[in-house]
Amino acid sequence: MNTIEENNYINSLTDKCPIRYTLNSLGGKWKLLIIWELYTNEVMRFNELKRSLTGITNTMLAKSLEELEVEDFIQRKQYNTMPLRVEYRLSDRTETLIPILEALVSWGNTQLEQKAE
Amino acid sequence: MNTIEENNYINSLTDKCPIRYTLNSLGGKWKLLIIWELYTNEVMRFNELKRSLTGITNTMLAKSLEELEVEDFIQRKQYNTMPLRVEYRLSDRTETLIPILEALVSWGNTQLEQKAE
DNA sequence: CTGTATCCGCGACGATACTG
DNA sequence: CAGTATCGTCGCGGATACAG
Repeated sequence: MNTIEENNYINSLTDKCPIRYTLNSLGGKWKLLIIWELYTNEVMRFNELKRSLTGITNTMLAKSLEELEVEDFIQRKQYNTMPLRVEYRLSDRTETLIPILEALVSWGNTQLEQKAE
Repeated sequence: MNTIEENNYINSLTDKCPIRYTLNSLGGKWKLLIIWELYTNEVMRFNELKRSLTGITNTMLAKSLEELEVEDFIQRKQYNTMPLRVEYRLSDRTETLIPILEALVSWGNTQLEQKAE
């Protein structure tokens, strides 16, 4: 381990392995939750998201939104009214992800029910 | 934020929200990869997994396997031969997860292809 | 061969104050 | 309202040596 060549190889796996790729772009504590919120609510503003995502901070919400926008999972629309108004919604690209997320939510709910027994 | 009541509430979301629950039990860098390896190879030994999961360390593999076993995602079978032999395989519980993982892998591959163009 | 024990860096994540 | 700026912390993940 630890030579430059080996590290490069490990990093390059993100561009080869679909699971590593997905974990890399959608992993972390908040991104899937944000996408799910935007899926169920269609269009949301910054503070609206913040209220929905219990426990998230300004910093993490802004950072997550920015990364999701750069990777084209969501779209940001800014209206220069006063006060400022910014709307977030899912990009087209994300639609292909929704069935998987729905399956995941369904699976998670089943697990939670069985745990409750 | 930061009162005990609020923190308890946030933690309790893991027992309510299917996404938080899933992230909590299967999040992190290695668990999905381990499950995928065991799915494609059926039965694997410790060092076999280590060789397959490029970049993983003893510590992380052991820790991930232990947590996955505690939550009954995988099963561990030990043969007290000399040298020691331990086999890992998926638990029945994990079968319901496989279609989702397959969808995820397929989705990730599509994204990687489009990126390559 | 299959792990533990130990130690540790670093980056994810968070709290708070402040700005256009 | 929609964020930045700043600073702090905490634990995930890693490196290495060693054990049964």
